[in-house]
Amino acid sequence: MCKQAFNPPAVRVRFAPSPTGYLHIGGLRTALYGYLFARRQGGSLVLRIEDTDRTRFVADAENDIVQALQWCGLEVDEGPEQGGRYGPYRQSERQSLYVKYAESLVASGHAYYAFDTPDSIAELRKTSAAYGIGTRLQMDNSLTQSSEIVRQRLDAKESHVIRLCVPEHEIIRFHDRIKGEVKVASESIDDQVLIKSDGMPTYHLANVVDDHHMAISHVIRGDEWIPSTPKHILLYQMLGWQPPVVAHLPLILSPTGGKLSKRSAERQGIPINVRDYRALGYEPQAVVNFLAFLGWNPGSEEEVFGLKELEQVFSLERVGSAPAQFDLNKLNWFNGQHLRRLEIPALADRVRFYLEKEGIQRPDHHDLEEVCLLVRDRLEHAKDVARRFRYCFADPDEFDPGGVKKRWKADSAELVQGYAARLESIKAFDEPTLETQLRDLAAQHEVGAGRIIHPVRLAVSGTTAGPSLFALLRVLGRDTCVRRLRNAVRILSK
RNA sequence: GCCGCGUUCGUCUAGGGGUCUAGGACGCCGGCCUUUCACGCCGGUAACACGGGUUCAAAUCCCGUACGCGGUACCA
Repeated sequence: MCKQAFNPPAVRVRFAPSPTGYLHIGGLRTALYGYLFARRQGGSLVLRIEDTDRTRFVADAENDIVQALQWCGLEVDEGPEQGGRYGPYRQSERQSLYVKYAESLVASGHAYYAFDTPDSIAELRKTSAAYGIGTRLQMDNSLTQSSEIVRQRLDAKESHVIRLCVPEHEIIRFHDRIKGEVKVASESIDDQVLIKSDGMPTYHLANVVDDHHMAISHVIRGDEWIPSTPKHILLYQMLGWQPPVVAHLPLILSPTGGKLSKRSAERQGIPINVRDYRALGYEPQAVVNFLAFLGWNPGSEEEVFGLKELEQVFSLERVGSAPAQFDLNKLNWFNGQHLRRLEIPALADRVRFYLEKEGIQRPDHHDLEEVCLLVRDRLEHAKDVARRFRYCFADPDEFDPGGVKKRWKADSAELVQGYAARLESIKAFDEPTLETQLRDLAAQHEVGAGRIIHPVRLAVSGTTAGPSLFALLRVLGRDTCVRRLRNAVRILSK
């Protein structure tokens, strides 16, 4: 009979950055976890721009955030760009909403007008206490002034703010999906400003009003918000709203343990903005994979996951509660892993970009995809191709001195010369032929094959390390090989 | 200072009272493969912060201490 299903409220997660700068790598992780959770639950991800601080507003920050999410493949369901039925999605465009609720809180006695000057507040803080339960009655506000006076001052447009009236003797508690039960005494909470004197809401009010109005079911954000969550809980109670589920992610620390600030990160060679990773040529999937594992794990021993795969296995239950240190080494490893997962044409695309950047002219007969196939297992970054394997596209302009010392022997010139001659005359320029010719030459001179292989590699690449020699020669092509061999003989035999 | 959160190899972590002489990954070191370098494979190095409880039994539960981090704005 009672077969009708109870429909749980839709999962709606928001990512709510403030456009005060480019998207930070830690911010991306917050977005990622929100995205993964939403996808896994069949819910949606909402992007909300929290631009209530006009003094710190950065014009192109919003665009940077959007670009960064896109680069990583994190699709936003609702936001300033795609719209949605809960818009607008910029807080600066929803201002009237906040003021309305702030005033209703004043009316219900949960908030009050305060006229204190910055100086008088500074004075208050000198004597230690905060503006709150213990001190509000000694300040200049609607609790200490008659309603008539307050009315007059308001009408006269006197500068003021609206403050939350924190109740006394209350233990505020909430359940955090990651941290568990958290409780705080109301005495330790300030009478937070809700509406600033410029009429804009503070984060606390705006966030609560918007999460409610946008039907947000889960608030997933950084650990640094835990201390303000009780303020939000209070607001939900006063407004008579159901608070969303909250989950606070542990912070990302710098490799030395401190906060991963711009300063500390850059000192340690860690890019701080998502756009930097992009510019440096990191694979978005690798960044995502690395970030996902900074504080979360699937519970199995697999570690290499693409975004789509992460969507299948992510859960908040497996997010740890301890902060994690950023490890560039591991990111690089993930990068190599994901680079190798790429289809060759996709890899070639990445590489092409760096070739251009390094000013390398690609000779026509060199098939870039062949080169990619050749060097792929030796890559950690796409740009390695343009650097370590530059010789795949341009004749080496120097020979590694250590390599020369070790591999270029008295008979090298003669052998390399001989091999060059053979390369000129063979009909098929394929690996088996290249190899038989070399071994045959070695036998003829009664030396080991290595006696020729090493000098040839050195001559052709300028270095002693690289892919399988015969495959390399094949990819380079006959003319290039012969030219380089002869050139090397000329230079190294002096 | 006050409030809060945290603490397993150098790093990311598994672990939810006995199966932990603590498992995996990165890094590092050795070996195999091999024409080199990688890849791959095999092996090694290395950790339960400390002190008290609770329990037959604690890395796992409780309480302290230490340390780290965060918050303490008309910033988010």
